[in-house]
This record gives sequence, C-alpha cells and structure tokens, in this order.
Amino acid sequence: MARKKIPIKKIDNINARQVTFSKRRKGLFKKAQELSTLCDAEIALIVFSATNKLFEYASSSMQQILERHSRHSGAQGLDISSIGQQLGSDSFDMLRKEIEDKTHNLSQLNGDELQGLTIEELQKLEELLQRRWTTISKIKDEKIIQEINSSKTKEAELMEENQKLKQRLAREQRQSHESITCSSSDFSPDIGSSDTSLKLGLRLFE
Amino acid sequence: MARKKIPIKKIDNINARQVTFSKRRKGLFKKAQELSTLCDAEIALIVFSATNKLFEYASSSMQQILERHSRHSGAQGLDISSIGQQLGSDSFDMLRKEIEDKTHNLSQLNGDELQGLTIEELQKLEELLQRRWTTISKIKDEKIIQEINSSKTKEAELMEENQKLKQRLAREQRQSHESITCSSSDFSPDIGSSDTSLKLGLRLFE
DNA sequence: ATCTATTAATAACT
DNA sequence: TAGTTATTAATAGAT
Repeated sequence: MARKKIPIKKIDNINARQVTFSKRRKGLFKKAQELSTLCDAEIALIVFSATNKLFEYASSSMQQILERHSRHSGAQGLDISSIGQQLGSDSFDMLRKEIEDKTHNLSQLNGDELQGLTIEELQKLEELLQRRWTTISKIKDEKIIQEINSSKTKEAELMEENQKLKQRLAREQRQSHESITCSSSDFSPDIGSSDTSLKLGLRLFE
Repeated sequence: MARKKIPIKKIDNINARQVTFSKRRKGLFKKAQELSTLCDAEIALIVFSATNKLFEYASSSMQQILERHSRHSGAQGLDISSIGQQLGSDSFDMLRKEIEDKTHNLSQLNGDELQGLTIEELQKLEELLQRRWTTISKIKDEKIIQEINSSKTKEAELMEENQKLKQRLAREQRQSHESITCSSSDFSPDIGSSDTSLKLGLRLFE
C-alpha cells in the first residue's frame, strides 16, 4: 500500500526495517483501538521488537484481559475435574492417579525444561502441586497432633502408674512395719506396660 | 476507508457492528502477522468480541509471549526488595512493615475489589501472602514441636520419678523381707535405656 | 520527520 | 455469510 508493493517477508535492510516497524506498529495499534471502539471489543496487543523492546496496547486493562484470556484457554485445556465428573468417580480416581504420576515426573524437571509447557499446563501443574502440598501439610499436621495426643496419653498413663507406685510404696512402708512379704509379681507387669507404651511413641514419624 | 468515512465510535446497528467486527478483525490479524514477518517482531493479539468470543493471534506461541510480557512488566513493577536494598536495611524493614500492613488491609478485601489491581500488584501480593503464610506455618510448627518436646520431657521426668519409686519400692520390700534378695538392678537399666531413645525421637521435626 | 504515489482496507450495497 | 466497488486509510520510497 504504497509506492510499490513489498513482499511479506523479513525486510533485509535494517534501517528500512526499523522505519517500517515504527510505521506499521503505529498503524496496527490504531486499527486495534478502532476495532475496540467501533465494535465494543476487548483487545490486548503485545508487540516485542526485534530489539526486545515491548510495546503494548489494551482496550481496558491488560491484566483483566490476560486473566480473561487464561480463563478462556484454561477452560479448553486439561480440565481434569470436569472430565472426571463426566466419567464415573472410579475413572476419575484413575485419572487423578495418572496425573499425580505425571506431576511426580514433572516435579523432577528443572526450570528450563518447564519452559516448553504451555501456560495452561503450567497453571494446572501449579494448582496440582499446591493441592499436593496442602495435602502433605495437612497430613503432617495430623501426624503431629496424633503425636501430641499420644504423648499426652502416655503422660497420663505414667502419672497414673506413678500415682499407683506412690500408693503402693506408702502401703509397703506401712506394711514393712507390720512385716509383710514382698510379692514381686505385683509390680513386674507394671514395668512391662510402661515399656510397651514407651515404644509406641515413635511410629508417628516418617 | 470506504464508500463513506465513519466516525470512530461504537456502531449502533448491531448487524453492521457484527459485519464490521468480522472484517476489521480479519484485517487487524493480517496486519499483525505482516508486521511480525516484515520486522521480525513477536506479537500476541487477543480479541474478545462483544459476545464474549475469543479470537487470538500469536506470531510464535501465545504462552511464551505472555510469559515474556509478564517478565517485562513484572520487572518494572513494585520490586520491594530491590528498593529496600538500595536503602539501608532499616529502611527496608520499615518498608517491609508498611507493605505487610497494607497486605493486612488488602487481605480483608474480597475478590471483586481485588479486580482493580494490576497484575504486578496482584503478583507481589500473592508472593507476600505466600511468604507470610510460610512464616506462620513455620512458627506454628515450631510451637507444636516445642509442645511435643515439653511433653516428652515431662514424660521422661515422670518415668525417672517412676523408676525411682520402683527402686524405692523394691528396696522397701527388700528391707521388709531381710531374707529375700529382690534384684532391682536387673530391670532398672532397661527402663533407662528405652527412656533415652524416647528423648531422641523428636529431633526429626524441623 | 514529512510528503505523496500507490496499494490495501473497508463501508455500503448486493 | 460472501462478493463487489467506490472511497478512504495506510504506507513504501523519496525528500
């Protein structure tokens, strides 16, 4: 659209390319804003020059449009749960397991290797990892609480045993004055029981 | 650019608007792709029609361009830590505190009210909240571990007392029966050793 | 940058 | 929705 028709291929002359970039970029942005106004459309336009400079236009807020875009494309993407709900819950469980395995593999990739994934995949991955992390965190908390409870229980048992021992000791001392026989079978089981409860405490850690 | 010049304002006639949208959208996409090819630019174009339909063009991969875009705009945003490092660490602490207060206020906002924030602000906010959450989580864990340790300590004390009581009881019984040898030293060490292993178990939390 | 000959886009119509 | 055309808009190359 000018003195001469130019082929649509990379302009070799660097200067000419720069000039054309400026002119056409301006034209493109104008067209975008006109379309937005005329037709009530929401438009985001992002342009990186060959020299890594960023030019952007957004009819409203770039953030909102990009969010809207991820929502749209996210809906098309791997929406595991909606797929799962269409199948039986058993199928869904299998799917979930499969995804978890894949996530397991992915979690071993480094950042560079993750570059190849689409935004939707990364988002799903992020959500999945967050969910797994939350689950792990909850399980950890539960185990800790169990541990506390078990400690408290042991504590209570020990105190009870302690109490009994004190009572027996008191009785023993009373009886020793009246010269009464030592029955060793009375306290041996006690030792055994406290030993057993002792060993239970550590199962909770993994 | 046609039979008549039209003003750049929303087209009232719905049908005409639809037609214009289709035509101009096609033209815009063509222009975008031409600019990309001619000038070696990376371009993403997202268009939502008034009827919520999504049309998009990306010179390479939409994901990559959007990532590149967030990196670009993210770098410009409110980079608290770099600001803080330019000032003294005291100033940084004050800044941090201020940000935390603002975050506290923001955390009371609902989702709709958050819509007004830019992506950069939301991202910073997300990171900040995540950091706060991590901190809270760690503090919680530490407290829980303290409690467990204190429980274990109490437990150990109780067991020690318990053992002493048993020994005293045994001695008491020996004394009451001067002829019988009740060897308390046979089981006491056992209790002691298991007691030790008990105290070691908790180092595993961090 | 600015100009302008020329091409490209498109508004109205079919 | 798709094609035609009169007209406007964009722009390649020159200044």
